[in-house]
Amino acid sequence: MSNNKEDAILEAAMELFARRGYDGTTIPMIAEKAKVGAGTIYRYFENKEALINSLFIRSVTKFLKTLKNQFPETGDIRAQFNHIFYRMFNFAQQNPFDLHFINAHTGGYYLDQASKEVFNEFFSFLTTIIDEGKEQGTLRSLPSKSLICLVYGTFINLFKMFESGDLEKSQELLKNIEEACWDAIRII
Amino acid sequence: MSNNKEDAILEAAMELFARRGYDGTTIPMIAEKAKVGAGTIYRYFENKEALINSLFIRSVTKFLKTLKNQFPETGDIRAQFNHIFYRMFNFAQQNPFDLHFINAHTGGYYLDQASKEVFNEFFSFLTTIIDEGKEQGTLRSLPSKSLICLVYGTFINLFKMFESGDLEKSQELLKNIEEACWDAIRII
Amino acid sequence: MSNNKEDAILEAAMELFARRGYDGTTIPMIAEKAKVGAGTIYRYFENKEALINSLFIRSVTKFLKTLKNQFPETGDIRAQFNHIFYRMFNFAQQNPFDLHFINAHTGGYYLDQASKEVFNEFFSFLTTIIDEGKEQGTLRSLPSKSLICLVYGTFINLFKMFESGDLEKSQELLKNIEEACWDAIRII
Amino acid sequence: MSNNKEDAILEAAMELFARRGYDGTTIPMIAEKAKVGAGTIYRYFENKEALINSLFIRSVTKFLKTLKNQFPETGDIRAQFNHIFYRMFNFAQQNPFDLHFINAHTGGYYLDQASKEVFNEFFSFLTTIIDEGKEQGTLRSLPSKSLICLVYGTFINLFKMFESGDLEKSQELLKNIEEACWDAIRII
DNA sequence: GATGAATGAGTCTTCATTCAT
DNA sequence: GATGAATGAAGACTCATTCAT
Repeated sequence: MSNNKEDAILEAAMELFARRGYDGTTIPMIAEKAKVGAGTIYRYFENKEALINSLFIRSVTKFLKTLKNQFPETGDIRAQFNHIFYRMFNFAQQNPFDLHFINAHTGGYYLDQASKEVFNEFFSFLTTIIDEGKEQGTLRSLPSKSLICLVYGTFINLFKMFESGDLEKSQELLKNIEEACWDAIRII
Repeated sequence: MSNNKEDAILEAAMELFARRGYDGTTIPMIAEKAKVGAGTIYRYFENKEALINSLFIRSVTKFLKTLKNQFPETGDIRAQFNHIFYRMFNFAQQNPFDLHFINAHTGGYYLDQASKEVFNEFFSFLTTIIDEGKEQGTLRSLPSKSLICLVYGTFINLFKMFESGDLEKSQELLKNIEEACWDAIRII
Repeated sequence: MSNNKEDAILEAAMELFARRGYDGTTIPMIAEKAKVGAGTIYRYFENKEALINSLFIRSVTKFLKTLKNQFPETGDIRAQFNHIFYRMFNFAQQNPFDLHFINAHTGGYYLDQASKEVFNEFFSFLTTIIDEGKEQGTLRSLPSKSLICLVYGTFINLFKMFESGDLEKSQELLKNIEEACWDAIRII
Repeated sequence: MSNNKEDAILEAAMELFARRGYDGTTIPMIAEKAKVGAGTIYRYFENKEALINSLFIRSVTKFLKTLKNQFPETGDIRAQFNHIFYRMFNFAQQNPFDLHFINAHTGGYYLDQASKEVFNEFFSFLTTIIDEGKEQGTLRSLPSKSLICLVYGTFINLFKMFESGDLEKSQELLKNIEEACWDAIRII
């Protein structure tokens, strides 16, 4: 179905961009890692910028899909928060490069409109949930974006620490952090 | 007094590195922004790497100094948290590039030992406070680093939103977020 | 067959290095003369130093090969000297840049171990012949290296004059110089 | 009498040019070695090229003066040759950098007309002596320049070997080489 | 006169991109 | 489609030269 070479390129590029950043990653590096000729990359992507944008959209989309999968539409905001929280960490665990990648490149000067829109879509999904929780009177009456920061900001920071080895991940810890985040956003 | 050209270089480099990253920022870019010949940069800094390390240390040191200034040594953890929280935002407001810069480059492969040590010093300062709060039985019994994430991660994310204009800063909002963060780390 | 671009680069570099020295020759100069992009040079040679070493080894090897070709192994030192002498001038005539090049760069700080070894090999060849001649009692009992100077030093100086046009080469002159050199090294 | 700074510059430049060549020697290098500001060099010499030409002329002139000093005008060509030969080696011994310098830069693309003329003057001095010797019937009837090569070429090559340590200088050796050179140019 | 800070042209080298095979 | 040789623009950095002090 999907193209072999293209996938090899995307996979190689993902890891390299995540690790070395946009300007620190060269086309020859990607070509070598993907075991393709440098010229081949240009068959699949117009240029380096198109490649990273393609990856960014792919990753954010995958992330969003993971969060949406089996999302409890019941209206129970506590259960929804729990779902989102664990899905985020599961995604991070199973797709460390994607998460790294999203995190490192969000806001990058090379991202095009499409990438920004996809990221906004991801953000909207979170906002919608939060908004509902506020209407229900469960969550604090603060701008939804600020409540997202309390969760997403914490998550990103925590993930970095897990990755760098500064902090050890455990089921117990996740459970406690989940509660702490919940306490940060709910009305106490 | 302080050197004119050197300051111009540092200021220009700070902004560019913050915005475009290490590899995305070129010496000619810095020179142009600083209104200085490209060669002049090398009179003040051995090379590009020395320049960014110099900036990193300067910024983290300034940040740490701000947090420590008038820090309430009373042992009242609630007051200490409050102090740190507002100092962080004041610093961010008054030195937006420094904060951006610290955040974007922490962990960068081009940072030398001295830079890493200064950052650790900054981190230790936070850890010490947290540790004390845990001993007092006020803060949750979680790894200090994870508690830092709850505050620092939130802060960074929030600051980004203020900067990008996605969220409007207000005294009221800060007060509420401060409480939310406090609820996230204290034992309820 | 042999590579077109690589040969063009080698040829251009040879002439420029011979004329302007290592530091006085720039990569763009070589590229322009070779009618090649500057970057192309780096496909064939790791860097400028590798390029000049490659040339040095090539030239010395070619020179040595010329001297050894049809060398009279008869033990007749007079014939051997005659052979060497004319071979040197023939080589110089047919490969003026190589000779210039060898002469200008022998002892250069940029020469690597391999280059030095090849030059020593060349020198050893001459020394061996001289040593034999001394054992036979034909040549003066002086250090072989000093006898080499009498011939090689003269040769280099003479060649320079031929090249600069200060002196006109003729078969008659060569014959006489050959005799003069022979008189300089043989026991009279 | 002569200027202090200027002398320091000349001395420093001499050694550096001799050792590292024209393009391998930088103005800052010279300034540092001479313990002067880089700008000061431009008070005494119009530019780098003027500096090396000034040095070249100085060295060749000194060399020529040494050869002419106490030159036996008797017409005894043997004595004259002996004089020249030993003066050359004495000069080399006492002014190793000058000799190195002359040798390394003769023919350099940066030499101006004046330098070339001074070198020619030096050469003419030798030619005149040789010419006389030929007229007397003592020296071989070969172009004077070729006879000079037999002596000067040998000398330069020998001096290089002495300097590099490949060959040990001794009074005995000099005496023998002098005779060998004489045998090379005289009619036997 | 002397200095050295400042400069920008020029160095080596890399790399995104093209294109003939 | 796939390749990788070729290119030249651009990057980090150096250095001859100038000029304000």
